[in-house]
Amino acid sequence: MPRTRGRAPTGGRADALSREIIVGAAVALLDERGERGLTFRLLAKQLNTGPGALYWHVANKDELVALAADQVLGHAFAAVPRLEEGAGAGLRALAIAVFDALDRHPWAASHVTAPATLANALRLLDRIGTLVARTGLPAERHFAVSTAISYYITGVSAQIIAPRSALDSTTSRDAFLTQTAERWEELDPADYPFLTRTTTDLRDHDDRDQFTTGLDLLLNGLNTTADPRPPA
Amino acid sequence: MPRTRGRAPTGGRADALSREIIVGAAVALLDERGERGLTFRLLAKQLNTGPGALYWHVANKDELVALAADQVLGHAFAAVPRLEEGAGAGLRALAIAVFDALDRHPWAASHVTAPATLANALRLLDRIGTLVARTGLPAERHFAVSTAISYYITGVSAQIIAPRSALDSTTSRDAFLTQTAERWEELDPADYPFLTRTTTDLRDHDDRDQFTTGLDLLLNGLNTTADPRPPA
DNA sequence: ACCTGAACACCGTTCAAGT
DNA sequence: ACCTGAACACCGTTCAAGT
Repeated sequence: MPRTRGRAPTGGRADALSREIIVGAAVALLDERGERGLTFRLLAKQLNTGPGALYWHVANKDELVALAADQVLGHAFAAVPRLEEGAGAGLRALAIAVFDALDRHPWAASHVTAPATLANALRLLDRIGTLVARTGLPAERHFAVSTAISYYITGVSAQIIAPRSALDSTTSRDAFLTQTAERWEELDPADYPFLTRTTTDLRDHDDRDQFTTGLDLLLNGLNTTADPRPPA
Repeated sequence: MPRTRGRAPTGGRADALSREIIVGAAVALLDERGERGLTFRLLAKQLNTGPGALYWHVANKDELVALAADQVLGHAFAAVPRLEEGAGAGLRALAIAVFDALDRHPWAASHVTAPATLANALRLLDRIGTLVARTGLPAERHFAVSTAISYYITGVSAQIIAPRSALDSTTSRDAFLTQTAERWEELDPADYPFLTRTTTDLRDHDDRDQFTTGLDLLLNGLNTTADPRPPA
């Protein structure tokens, strides 16, 4: 784990290289040009160095992208209050903060993975676990439930957000949905009874609402399990 | 959409090329050598042709991998009975069948995406929607709930399964979990109160149980919403 | 300890030319 | 209509050599 040394000389890139600097530049490049736009050559050029230099700080491209995604995940914590009234409300706020963070960096969504090994993924799971522990759930279920929630947050966010990073400005989201809706309309209602009558919902749906719908279902199920007799 | 013509000459690859043949060979190659082992050159060689030939049948590598993943998704339908007693049981069986199908082809998990455009993804969502429609849920919620379930199935499966395709036989799952557990143990309990006391759960957990835990939470929440007064 | 940049061993994709 | 295979324009990664 190398660290930045100090001082800033003059011209070009000032500081010495560091893992943080590299990851930061990678995030910027990914934001600008998408996953395929990130290249060791291009990244090196932007940092005024050669591609080989980067390999002293990161093992390979997979690690670099994973670190970049973890940095994006970290944005979520800034948006969420430290302590929340109830466990349910806290989990909901945390989940939505993660979704919003990934939504602003679509390339990152498919690269946050579990089980947690990177810094912010660790923080996230611990936060979830701590909130779950405040529920009435028996202790032996804490791990399974916490990871289930964590999987939902990152997995469903990836499903919802990742497709957006595929259609790079050539097609808009609206155009894509309209086109998909048309394909659904052309299906045989005998084979696809549900899809053929659901095309307007497809066209009009909001991604964030989709995320919270499933989230609330999940948290709802949590309450039921925690307290067998729901109030009134 | 070209189709296979007929007859089989002698020697080498017998039949004419077709999209189905190419996708089938791609699945085999992905199963054998993982995502990075799939190459147009290698695939072409196995089919006794040149790389350029493949481009007459598929647009590019992204499409090929998406088609391969969709074929794997199709395996799930073979494992699931046509009609299930209740909607809840049907959804559960369907979800687990998808998980198991993806579990046998880990590379595929991260490539099944929504909203559905490919054949088996369409079938899956329609099946889910049809089952959801049998619930007591108001019709205007069918789309949101169905896609939420669909997102859960594919998204959480991907989270759970995809990491496995990263550690290619060099490290076993057990070794990886043990190593991760050790990292958790070294964390400061003041910063990570949950993780530091949950390492044995991490080591002992079963992936499939993890999937069903969240699934049951979700379906549980569904029942609560569908019928405000749960029986007894 | 950290950086350089040429070189290696590949890729996906295109396209003129064939049948 | 479908296939061939050489060629183009890249990649990630390594590594001897520098400071």
